[in-house]
Amino acid sequence: MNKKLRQEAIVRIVETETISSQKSLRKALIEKGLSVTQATLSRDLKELGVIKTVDDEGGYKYAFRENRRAPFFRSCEVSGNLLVVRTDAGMAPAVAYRIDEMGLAGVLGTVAGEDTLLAVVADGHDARQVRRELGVRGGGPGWRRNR
Amino acid sequence: MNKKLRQEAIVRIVETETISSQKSLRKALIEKGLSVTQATLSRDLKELGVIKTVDDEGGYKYAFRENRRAPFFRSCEVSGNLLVVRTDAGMAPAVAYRIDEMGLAGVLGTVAGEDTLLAVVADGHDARQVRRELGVRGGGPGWRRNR
DNA sequence: GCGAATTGTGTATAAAATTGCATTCTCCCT
DNA sequence: AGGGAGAATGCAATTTTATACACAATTCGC
Repeated sequence: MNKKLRQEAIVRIVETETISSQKSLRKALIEKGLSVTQATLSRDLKELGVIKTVDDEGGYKYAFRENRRAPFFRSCEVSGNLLVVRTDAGMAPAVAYRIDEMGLAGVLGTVAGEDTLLAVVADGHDARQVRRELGVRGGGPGWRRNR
Repeated sequence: MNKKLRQEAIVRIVETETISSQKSLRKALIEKGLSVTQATLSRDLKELGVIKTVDDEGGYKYAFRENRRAPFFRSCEVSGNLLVVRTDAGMAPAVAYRIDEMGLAGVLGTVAGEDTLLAVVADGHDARQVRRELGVRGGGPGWRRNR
């Protein structure tokens, strides 16, 4: 699906252009050949953490909410009974610590390298379920903490 | 004219309550005896730099655009030529990494423990100045970036 | 104090954003 | 392959936010 592609395009547009409505963002995307409805944009922007801010000239403009994404987290994939979590360089231990701290059922332990960590899921538990409990939404800059 | 009064009330409400629409903000104000229309709120919020953000639980919430606390960061104090930075458990190395990455003039290096890190400031530099450059504002639950 | 300019506000309405629902698409699992 | 769960999306309706316009209030020069 083009969600990933589309959201990447949104990121680029929001970072480089001054966009102040979902309608005009939609237009920009369509020019790039990405057809999408405004409703989907509303959802995308929420998911990406793009907010409408007020700029210096007193106009509205979309921008990324700063520091919103759990820092350092990049992606999380499942392989067998393992979760493979990628992070920003050097951040794997910190993220591993956080995961340990969450005390998720079924996580036997974590091993962190430099920018990757493995979380080992116990037999009888579902790694994908654990992944969901981590709040990971399809690789994207998602990672919401479970309250 | 009570614009000032009203905006102060708005600040207080936005800081302390979870408000996600101008309508409900209006209600809160009316309860405080401040009668105002939604249109005026739209203008006030723009003027105050209050924006609608997405919170951890995936809902919308008003917030000030400048106050973004860097996650994991707790406090930062100066002692002599040292900055003593406290972080959430396990996060000190990650925060240290970030500080290194910023390449602040005068920071010789950092040493991180578990939830505390030290940043060593070179002779001839002012640790308090460095602290300011980190964007820390008065010890409080601060650490905002200035822009 | 007096008029002019500026600022503040309400009303009505336009514009923009969000959401419920139905449908389609994607993976996994068996 | 077939089935099913969850994700993604469009459409339509609703809710929320912004603004054009008109008028009242305030400020500022004299």
